[in-house]
Parts: sequence; C-alpha cells; structure tokens
Amino acid sequence: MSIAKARVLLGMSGGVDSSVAGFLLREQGYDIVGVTMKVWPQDCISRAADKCCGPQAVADARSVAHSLGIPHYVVDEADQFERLVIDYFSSEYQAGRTPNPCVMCNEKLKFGNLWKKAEALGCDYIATGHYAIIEHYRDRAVLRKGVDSRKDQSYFLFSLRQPQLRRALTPLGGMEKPAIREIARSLGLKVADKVDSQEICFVPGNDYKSFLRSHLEAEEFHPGGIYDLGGNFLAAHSGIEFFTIGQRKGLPGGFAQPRYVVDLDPETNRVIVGGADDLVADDFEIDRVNWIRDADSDEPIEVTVKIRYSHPGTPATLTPLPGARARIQLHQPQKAVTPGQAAVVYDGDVVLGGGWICRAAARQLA
RNA sequence: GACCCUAUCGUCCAGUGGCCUAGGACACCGCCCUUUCACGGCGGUAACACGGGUUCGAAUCCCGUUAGGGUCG
Repeated sequence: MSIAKARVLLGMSGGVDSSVAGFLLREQGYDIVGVTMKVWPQDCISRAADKCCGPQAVADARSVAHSLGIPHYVVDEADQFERLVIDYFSSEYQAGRTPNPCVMCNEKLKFGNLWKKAEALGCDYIATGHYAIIEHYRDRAVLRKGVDSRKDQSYFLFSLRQPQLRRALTPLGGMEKPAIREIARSLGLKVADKVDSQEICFVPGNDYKSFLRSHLEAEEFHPGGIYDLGGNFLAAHSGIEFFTIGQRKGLPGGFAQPRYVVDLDPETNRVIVGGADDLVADDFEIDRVNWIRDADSDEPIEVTVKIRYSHPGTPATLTPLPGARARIQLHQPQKAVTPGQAAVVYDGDVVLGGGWICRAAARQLA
C-alpha cells in the first residue's frame, strides 16, 4: 500500500491536538516531518509568548517532535502572516466588516504557503490537528464535520480548494477531544494538559481593539456617530473598527432594553443600534463562494448554514448567483448576520462550500 | 433681579416618614462559554448634591446653600 510510505508535513502548533495527530500518523505508517510556523515578528514576540505561534509553542512543538522521533523544522512566515492575515484583519475592520483571520490563515498559510516548504521537503501531504474529516476519493476530496460535535472545526476549512483538500490530512476528525488528551497522557507528552487555544492567536489579552490601536495609525480609524434606527444621534464613537454586528458591549447605557449594533455604514461611519428584534435577518448574499462539492446546477438547493463558527446551523435555501456569489434565504430568521463572517453551507455533516457574508442594502431609517 | 420647578448608582428611573443596611434596567467589571468577532449564562462594584432642622425614626417633611430648567423681564 503505497500511501503507507507517503511523506507528510505535519503542521505543529505546540498544542495537544497537532501533537497527537503526529502520533496517529506515525502509527499509520507515514513518514512525518514536523514543521512549526513562526508567524510573529521577533520584536513583538514577547507579547504573544503564550500564544499558539510564540516561542513557547515552538519549544513545545520541538519537544513533542523529539518524543515522537520525528524531525522538526521552524519556518519563518512572519512577513506572509503580516500581509495575508493581519493586514486582512485590519482592513476588514476598517471597512466596517468583521474578519475571520483563522479561515484566512488556513487557506493562505497552513494549506497555502506551507506547500512550498512541503514540496521542498518532498512531502505529499500536509497534516494538521483540525477536528474535521477529509475523505480522499479518486477524483475529489470530501470535507466533513469532525465526529466531536463540540470541537468540529470544518467551518474554518471551508475556503480550501480541491487541490488543497486532496493533499490534506486531518487524523483527528474521527476522534473526540477527551480521547486525544488521553493518548497524549499515555505518551507522556508534556503538552497533554495544555489548555485549548482560543481567541485570536496574534491578539494578546483577547483585546483586538488594543491590537488595532497599536497596529494602525490614529488617522486610519473611522470615527463617527452612534445612531438609533430613528436616525437620532446617541453618542460619538472613535472608529467603526471597534464594532461588530450583534455587539452589545460598549454602547451607551440608559435604555430599558439592551441595545445591539444592527448595522455599520462604511459610507458615513455610522454605527446603528437597535433592540434584539432589530437584529434578525432572513436573507443575505455571500461572495467569493468556494464550492468543495461541485454545484450541479444553478438551481436552488436546501442546505444547513452556519453564519459564524459557534452557530449551530440553520436550514436555508441557497441560490447560486453569477460571479461566485449566492443568495441565502434562511427558513428561520437569525440574529446578527454579520458582513465579513463566513457562511458555511452543509448537507448533513458534509461541507458543500461557503462564502463571505455581504452587507445588505443600507437599512431604511424610520 | 423676583418667583416657580427639579436634584437618588456611570446612564435612565423606582421610591411620597418605618417593609431602604435604597430596588430595577442599561452600561461597567469578573468568571464561564469559545481555535475568529460577537451573542449568551452566572456573579460583582456602584447613588439618596451639601448643611441645618422636625420626628422615637427621613431618600421621603421644613429651612438655607449650590447646580440645572422655566415663568415674569
């Protein structure tokens, strides 16, 4: 069986998942090369010391690679990360949208630029510790949800193209998190009880606003006013980049009911707030659509769509539109459909594809 | 300048002599949730403008000071 001797580049974050992924691949007979991306500039490294791609992560990955008996390399992708992930992150906020940097990092770096390294190392595959299933068939790859529904990360992989998926391995897809930790403990890996990563890996303290303030010049922000749906001015704000649809915190108080951001207008830099009832939408468009499973036709199809990672999914009708766009009509209105976030469409546990949520026409002010 | 009204947590209000060691909502803070951003759940900090009275007892009544708003100019 030729695949048993295939050589695979394992992306190692220094966490428990990618570490156990390495063990599983080794058991399956793969020839593994461990690689950790250093994505943070040297001069800022201390600020991200506890994050997934900081120096501790590199040290942990190296330790695990040694335990597993596999070679380990560090590749410096800081420049590319800055350009492909951080610049995207900042510019989306500046445009009044809410970015998802993890999707972009997967598409552009982990399953993107890393290919150059994989080829240089003679690897046929790139493997990661994602909780998602990638099935390889003769003519295509199928992306499915991970078996552990609480950890499923297929959402973050929706933008991968077939050529990327066909050379991608995710050995944890069929497993549950507790079993992963158990394996790590039984192997005596030092990362067995390391906390799960969460929040944006390059943002210290879970404070993206401070990150933007330090990353952008003061004049690059878009200050404006906060208005209600009646067009009444409520307060000034220091930049639309500090808001996202559905946000409640940071708005003026003194109302009988909580206020939520219901719209961000990049033309006027207005932040529009309303009540919970004003937050629902049942119809929106997505662009830059990526089909993992080919759309057979331009006919509408019934799907389940997730409008953000931690969304349970909801039934909808998807109608393909020209120019890699699509219209999504939700059967049940959902709260906080947010431009810039990914809408990923499923058929059961199979990822059909997805796209990026577009802003609806400007809300009609009463 | 005379007269009238108002003055409670960051904000908006509740409270009309003992049930107020002052209640709620929104905001804020913390924890939980979470490989994006949000939402959400749980918990917490926080005020009777100031000074005198009356009363057994005052946020609640009276007087003055100060600060807002208004009527007459």
